[in-house]
Amino acid sequence: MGAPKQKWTSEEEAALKAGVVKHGVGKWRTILKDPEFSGVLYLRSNVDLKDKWRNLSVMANGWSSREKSRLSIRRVHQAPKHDENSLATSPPIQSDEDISDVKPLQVSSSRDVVPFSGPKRSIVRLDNLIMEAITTLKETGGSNKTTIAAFIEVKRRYRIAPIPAYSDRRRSSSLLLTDGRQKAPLRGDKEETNVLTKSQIDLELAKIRSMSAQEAAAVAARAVAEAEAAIAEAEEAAREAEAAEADAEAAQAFADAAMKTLKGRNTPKMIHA
DNA sequence: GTAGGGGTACGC
DNA sequence: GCGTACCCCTAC
Repeated sequence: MGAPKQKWTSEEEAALKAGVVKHGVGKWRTILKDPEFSGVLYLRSNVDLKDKWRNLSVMANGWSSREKSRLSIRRVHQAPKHDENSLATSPPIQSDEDISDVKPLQVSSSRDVVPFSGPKRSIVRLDNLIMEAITTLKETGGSNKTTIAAFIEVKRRYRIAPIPAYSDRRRSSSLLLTDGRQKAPLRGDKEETNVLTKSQIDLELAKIRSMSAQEAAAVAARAVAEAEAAIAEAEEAAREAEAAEADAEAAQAFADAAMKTLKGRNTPKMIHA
């Protein structure tokens, strides 16, 4: 074709996922109209967003190549990666497209990947939160796994910073430019990558209240996963544990608050431990 | 406006 | 040559 095949950058990818998380899948035009995402995705059209999301979803479900001609040839080919950046959270999810068994979710696997057994400090509590979040997901009819995976990935990229409607365009792009694995040195400058403040948590919770039950559950599951990952990072980086630990605690605080809000709102029927 | 299908260029 | 990623076209 005439177009030189403009490859999707990790920044655009993150913006897309963040947009889906924010507005929901299928609302490509809304995502494109968002002042924050439009700064990154201004080159893309709604069709591009849809197409890219399709590719991501296909890969997340385990189908590596397109089954255009294939009928029912199931292969256990694990989707490797797309471009330079490959998140460490390899999606082990290989179930169907919708809700059927939300057990092998990403949150449980991310902990397994960690070489260490994990700190015994708060894992137990987080595990409980995970179970509740998953249960809520199942009770509410389930949410798109791709959305949840995106949520986890987005939050890992954005670190702990929430996704409000920035008035300044591309403010968070500087954070995204770094590799997904190697995060920016968060010990030197705590001015940008600060931990969650009280107001920030409140802002996130306010958004959760406006969400539906399944969306809120996805948020909670994501928050738990992030808290778990952050704690694991804190354990891994011992010398820089101070900053990472603060990050972990902030994530944990958010996860806890999210679950509390979710439970306080409208819980259809959750098996409260 | 969105979803699905198809074609093609690129990388291995 | 195969698999993947991106773009274009068409139908709903």
